[in-house]
Amino acid sequence: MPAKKTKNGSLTPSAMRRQREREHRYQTILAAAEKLFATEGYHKSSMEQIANASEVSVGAVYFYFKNKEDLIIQLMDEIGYLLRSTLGTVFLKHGATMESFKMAGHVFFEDFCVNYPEKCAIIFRESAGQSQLVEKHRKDLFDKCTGDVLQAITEVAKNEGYTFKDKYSAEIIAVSIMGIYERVAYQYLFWQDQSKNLKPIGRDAVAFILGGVKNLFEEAPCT
Amino acid sequence: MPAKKTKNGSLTPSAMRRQREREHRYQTILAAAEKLFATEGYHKSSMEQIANASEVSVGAVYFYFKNKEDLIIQLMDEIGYLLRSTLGTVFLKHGATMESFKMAGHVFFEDFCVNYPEKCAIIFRESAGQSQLVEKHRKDLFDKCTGDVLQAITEVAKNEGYTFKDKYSAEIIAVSIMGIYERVAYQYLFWQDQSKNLKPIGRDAVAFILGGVKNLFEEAPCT
Amino acid sequence: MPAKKTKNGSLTPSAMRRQREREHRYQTILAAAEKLFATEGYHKSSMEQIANASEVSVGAVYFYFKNKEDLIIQLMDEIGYLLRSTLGTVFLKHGATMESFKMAGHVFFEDFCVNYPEKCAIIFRESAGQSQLVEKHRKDLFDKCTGDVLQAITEVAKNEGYTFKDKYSAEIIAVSIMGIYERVAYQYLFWQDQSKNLKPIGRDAVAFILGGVKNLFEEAPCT
Amino acid sequence: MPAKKTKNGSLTPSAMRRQREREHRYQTILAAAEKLFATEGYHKSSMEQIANASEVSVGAVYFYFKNKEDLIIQLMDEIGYLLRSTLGTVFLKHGATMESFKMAGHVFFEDFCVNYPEKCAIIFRESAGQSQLVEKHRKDLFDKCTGDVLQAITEVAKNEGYTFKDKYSAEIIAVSIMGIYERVAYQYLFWQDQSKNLKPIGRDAVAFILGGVKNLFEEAPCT
DNA sequence: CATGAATGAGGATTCATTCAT
DNA sequence: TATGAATGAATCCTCATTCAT
Repeated sequence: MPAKKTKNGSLTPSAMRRQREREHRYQTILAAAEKLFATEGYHKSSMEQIANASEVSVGAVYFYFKNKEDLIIQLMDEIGYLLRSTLGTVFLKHGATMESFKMAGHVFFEDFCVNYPEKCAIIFRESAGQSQLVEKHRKDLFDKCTGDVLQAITEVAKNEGYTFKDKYSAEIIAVSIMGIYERVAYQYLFWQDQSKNLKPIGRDAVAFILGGVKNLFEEAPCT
Repeated sequence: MPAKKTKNGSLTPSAMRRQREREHRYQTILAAAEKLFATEGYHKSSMEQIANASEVSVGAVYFYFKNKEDLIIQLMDEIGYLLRSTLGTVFLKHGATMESFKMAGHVFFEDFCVNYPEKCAIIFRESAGQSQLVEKHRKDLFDKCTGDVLQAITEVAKNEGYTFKDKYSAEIIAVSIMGIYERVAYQYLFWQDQSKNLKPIGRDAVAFILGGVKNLFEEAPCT
Repeated sequence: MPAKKTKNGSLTPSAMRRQREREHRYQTILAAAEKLFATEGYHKSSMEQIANASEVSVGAVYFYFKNKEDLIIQLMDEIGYLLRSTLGTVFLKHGATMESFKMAGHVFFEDFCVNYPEKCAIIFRESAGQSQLVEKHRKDLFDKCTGDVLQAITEVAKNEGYTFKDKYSAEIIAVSIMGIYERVAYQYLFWQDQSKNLKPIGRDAVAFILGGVKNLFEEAPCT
Repeated sequence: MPAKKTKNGSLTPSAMRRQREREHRYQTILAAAEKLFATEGYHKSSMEQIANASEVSVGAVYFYFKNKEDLIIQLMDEIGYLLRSTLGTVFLKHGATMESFKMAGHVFFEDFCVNYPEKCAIIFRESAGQSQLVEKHRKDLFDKCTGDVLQAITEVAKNEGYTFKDKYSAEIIAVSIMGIYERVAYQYLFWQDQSKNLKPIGRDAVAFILGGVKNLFEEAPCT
């Protein structure tokens, strides 16, 4: 959809407005879908409900998104991006240190989970067990996050002079951390509502993680 | 279903055979459903497919199970039972020690995951994000497992003279362990097929767990 | 099913007992069906429910009745017979007089409706709009009742020296009376529960009927 | 369903056309359902048959009607409205007199029954003994008709200086008239096909009614 | 005769997707 | 671009009926 342009290549003012409106609608629909998927469930939410909730027609939803699957995929991609930026920022600020791992954990539990429980529901619950394509994007999301952690932990190890127990260790650390993030969020966000106590809970989870990490370094004192 | 009985109260031979056949059919259907759900996905598997795979009529499936939901719930309950027995046996043999935690991890990764990848798919993937009732049973399953770990770790702490960092610690340990189990299984069973390498992978995961656990004990040397 | 007989042609004692039991079961099932049809509705009542309510197996129901349709047909036939005997008895006692018409009305509203509301539900509600065969039996039932009334009114006319307005009159009287019976019962038995007040209600209905009848006699004083 | 409007608040021409088409489809489906229900029976008519008969898809039927039950309910409501207008018009023209009662009867038997035998089948046969909701609408329909008659007879009584035998009389008159209407229609429309002779039949039925009514007036000469 | 498990056709309903306007 | 009516395949579930034991 090439936007109309003026002779010198810049966009017409009205084209710009339309561009903006378009982007706005896209986000509105996505937000409505996120809320519905998280509260009602992916399968229980019909395209019509999503359209109604976004205050557009069913056709409009199909204009912006290829199909229902595309909706959840876009959602996952955006959430994945947000999650990675959020955590990445921590490392940008504090460098590749064990301290950053602590901070990242706190940010995840105390900020991300608390502010975006619905986004957590999408990536940890609603996107599971759907079509192959969705599962592929889910894998991508987790792989990227795992990759980030992997990269960070590798750097930390290098910086702080550690080596890993074996070739799997770094990856297992990354996967385990993701597992803890996921299940603690699931447990205390969806099953109990302990969003109030996520601070001490997160603190303990982080402590668990740090212990686990250290134990996979070669010279780890605990065995 | 009161089975016909002989005068002395025992079952008629023919009644016993029917009882057996009945149980057999029940299990056959359940097995077919497990396989289909795990490979095709819960929603993609129709009741007709399940009936065909079990070589019975649709009506027969409904004779043994209230509805499709009931099928996955029974499946979850049986799998939950199997998982808990499997892990429980370890503790029965080795007592409430840190060693048992190691063993349990190995049994889970090297035995349970390898022998029952489809059961893992049911509890970790297909049962997520379904109806409220299914979610309730899923919570029950995880709660029970978490409870088992919680009880074990509490005992270990008592036996070995540890105290926990704070009131959440023991529960966080349990939840984190479940998270690691789940995600490591998911990663290396469904996303990569590393069932061959589950031994070293499991070993590292267990090491991570042990480090995490120790770190939530009061006098933990790692902080 | 010819029952076993002794040499002299009479029934074996055990054959007699079985005969009795058979009849008893038949009636038990019929009674259960009547109750279920009347309270739950013909379509909502499954053969299994009927079997359970009669405390026999589904197969047994099919032994005594050809199919579900047969159940309601037998029911209608029995109810039809009971209704006609009940009303016929009145005419046997009091002869073919206008007085008998009064009495019959009172018996219908005050006795039949009150004692057998479920039988009324079968013939006036549940049997309507079913299969052609059921409808045929329904027509038979009403035709017979109408025929009884027709015969009675014809006799009354002869006895009391009346002639009818035209060739339809006698039949219209009969049909109208059935219509009043039916709708008054329906209204005050199923829609309101005025079984307590069926006496004054029936009295008025009977008065209406008497007025109607007289008005279709040639020399009727009212026009 | 808010239709698009022009600035001055009136409907866009194309919106009006769509509105018309919509209404047309609705009526087409309803008409097809009426015919099918009346000829094949409510239960024997599947939604697919109704869709085919209306030359729309199954989905379209569900777009216009909530479910099958809704179809018969809408039908009953429309028929009820038609019946009441038809009879009401008589009273508007001729006032609350006994003459109007005569006329109404003739209109019902000679016009309504003859022109709309299928509508009669719906309200007198197919709607009986269905779900509770349908029964509720059926009661409503009859209650309204009874109410109309009740109101009319009360006015007639007042106008012509009659009083009723007792407190039930007026209502019993109304109910009885409905009963006669119903059963005479049922008998001569569905069971015999005497639509040709409905004139003399109706005449006698009306005579019966008039006699009945008079007999429930206090000073009625017949007792 | 009685049982009750098994059958499977039948039917209501849903909903993602399309497309004429 | 936006609309929303229309499509129809897909699927769950029911239940009258049968029949081997």
